[in-house]
Amino acid sequence: MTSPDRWEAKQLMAAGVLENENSDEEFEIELNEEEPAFLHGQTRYSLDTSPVEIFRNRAPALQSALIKERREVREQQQRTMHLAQALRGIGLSTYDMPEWKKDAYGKTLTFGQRSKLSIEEQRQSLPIYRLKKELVQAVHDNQVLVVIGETGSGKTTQVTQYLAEAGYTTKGKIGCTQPRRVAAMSVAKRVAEEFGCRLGEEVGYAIRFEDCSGQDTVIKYMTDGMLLREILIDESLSQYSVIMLDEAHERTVHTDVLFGLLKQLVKRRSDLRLIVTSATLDAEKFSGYFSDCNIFTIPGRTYPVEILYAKQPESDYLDAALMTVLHIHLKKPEGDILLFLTGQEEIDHACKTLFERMNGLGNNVPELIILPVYSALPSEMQSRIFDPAPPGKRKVVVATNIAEASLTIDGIFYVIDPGFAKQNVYNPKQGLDSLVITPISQASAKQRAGHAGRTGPGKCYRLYTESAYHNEMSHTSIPEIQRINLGFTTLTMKAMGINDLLSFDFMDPPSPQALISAMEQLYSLGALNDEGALTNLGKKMADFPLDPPLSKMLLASVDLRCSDEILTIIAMIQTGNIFYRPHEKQAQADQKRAKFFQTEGDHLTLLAVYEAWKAKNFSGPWCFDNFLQSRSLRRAQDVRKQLLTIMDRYGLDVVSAGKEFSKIRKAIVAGFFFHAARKDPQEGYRTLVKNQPVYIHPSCSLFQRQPDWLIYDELVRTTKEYMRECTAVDPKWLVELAPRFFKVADSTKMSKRKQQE
DNA sequence: GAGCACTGC
Repeated sequence: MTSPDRWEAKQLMAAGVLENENSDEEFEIELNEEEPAFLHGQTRYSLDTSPVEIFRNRAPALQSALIKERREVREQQQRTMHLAQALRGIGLSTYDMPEWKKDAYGKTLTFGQRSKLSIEEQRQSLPIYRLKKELVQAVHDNQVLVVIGETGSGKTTQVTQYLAEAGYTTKGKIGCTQPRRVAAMSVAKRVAEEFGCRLGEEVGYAIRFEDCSGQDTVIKYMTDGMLLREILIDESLSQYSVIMLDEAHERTVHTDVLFGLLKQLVKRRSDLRLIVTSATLDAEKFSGYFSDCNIFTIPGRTYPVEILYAKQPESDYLDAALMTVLHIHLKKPEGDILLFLTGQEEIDHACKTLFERMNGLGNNVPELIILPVYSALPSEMQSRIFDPAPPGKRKVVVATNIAEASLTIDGIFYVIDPGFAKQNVYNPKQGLDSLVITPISQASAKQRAGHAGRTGPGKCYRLYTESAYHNEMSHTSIPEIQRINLGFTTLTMKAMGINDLLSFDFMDPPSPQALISAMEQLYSLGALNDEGALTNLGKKMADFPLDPPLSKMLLASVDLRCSDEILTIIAMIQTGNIFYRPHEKQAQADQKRAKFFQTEGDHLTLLAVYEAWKAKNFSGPWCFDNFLQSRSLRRAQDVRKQLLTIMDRYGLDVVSAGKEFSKIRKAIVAGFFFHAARKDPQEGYRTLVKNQPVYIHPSCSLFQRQPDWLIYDELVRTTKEYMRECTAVDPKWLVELAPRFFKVADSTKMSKRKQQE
């Protein structure tokens, strides 16, 4: 017979709570130093040329100037904030918007005139139309063709249709990739209209969560990542007669991997045609990579843009940018303005200052419509970027580089480019993400300037010197494949049967160190065997669109019988930004967030949030009241659904752990054991793998509790090295669930840690 | 006691 007390204690034991509180001081763990056979002789951790270092070496003067400027911006911001708070009194109600924002988004702008030309007339007016015959001939004569299609040439919508007319669809589909979902969708919509069919019939698209194509589809637009998934299923892409890699100059990881795969594929399939579109700057390089293939140039429809440089370096680029806006607005002929800044904080501050300065000028000056644009804004607001200003008025769009890659924005005559941009760089040696402000590349600067020449001749104000442009800015941006964690890419490529990644023919190969650390991770997760080939587990993992630690966690949860909860946790982790924390109501937001906190940590906290949302029938207003981003939660719902479908397809059980939270925490350990950290007796934590000093992020639910052992999701460098998304664990689980990685320290020898003490 | 961009499967 079990007494109620003992039963409860047993439950708590099972949940790991008791064990954890009594965490054994003597418990020692060490790394299993045995390395897999396939890595013997490889240089481990010998290189350290992360992009951050490259950038630092390149422009030390620029870097220090930047830090100074950032500080000044921040100080200035704090000053204006105090003033604003004093003026505002008690504060805004929940539904209020600041004045300057209301000014931009509260009103309706009139829409620009739609074209009066018929669809056919519009098609014929495109620059590419005159070259139709030559283009079709070039594709006929060249198996691989690099196409330089300048802005406004019509390449994205027309090339596919010309090839369809020329009969390529009788042999298979014409596939065209885009780096962005929205682009794939909107281009397909336009082409269906021109083609005279309903979307999803002859012309369709496929993006994650949405397949709008069918049996009849012959022209298919899709995201580049989607085509990669298709290759995983059918490595010879037998359904396609033509593949067009559009916007290839953006160099997403997906496009870069497709480059290598398709370069091999065209050798095996002589009937397949490959078109790679490129910006003028990269054309030679692209052609060289594809065995010196021919280059076909489609002229754009652009007007000259006059470039004006700063005479001396600006000490405060933000203020210089605002002065330029006002100067243009008051002194220059009509035409809208586009200003590039690095982030939300900066943009909000700039818009507010502009609004205040315009107000200060009184009613005698013409009206200026100020539109902030960044990704955190709802998409309806973002799309306002395309609305032309009403006649006689001028608008200024203040945006991040979100606008750089966007399609045509009509009416822009002036571009202000201080230029810098934020980029995420990953350091594989430390497994660390950092967000660095870097100068943009010359290629980006050109693209930015290009916006000024779409409707008529324009001007681009570069707030850096001409010599800085030539000497301090790199030619092109560092391709994504050299900046990110390659876990997912490596797993996908292994699943495609590419065993030797180190000698794979990448256009710009990632560092061997980045590839090796990705493969080591896969090995320790059990996804690769001693020879470096994919195991059965690894094959299953590759079926999920998840980073390897997450797919491992999901598969482990099936055995641990807690997959229902883990599905939700993964979906929530993937979406990020669940908690909404506006600048002016931080305390209130923190209070609401703390209500969801679970003692075990953030993963279970996220689960609790989702469960609570579900209990409220996925209500939107409820999110608003609880300072949760309903957009992120809805996305988590989508991700969860997709993962569930895949689980279903493979007959994997979806089981709930009920109250046995330790099962859930064990599954987390099974995926993230190399992200284990132990409390440092002095301060903060140390990672088990590198003994690196790290700290719990203040937004974590464990920030107050500081358990002895924990697992984190990601390491982010801001002011310190912070662990985000933490969960307390029992150290014994590490050895139990990651035997390839950890072992209990040999008690006859003194551990390294003890020796240090 | 932080915050800081953008995609994609």
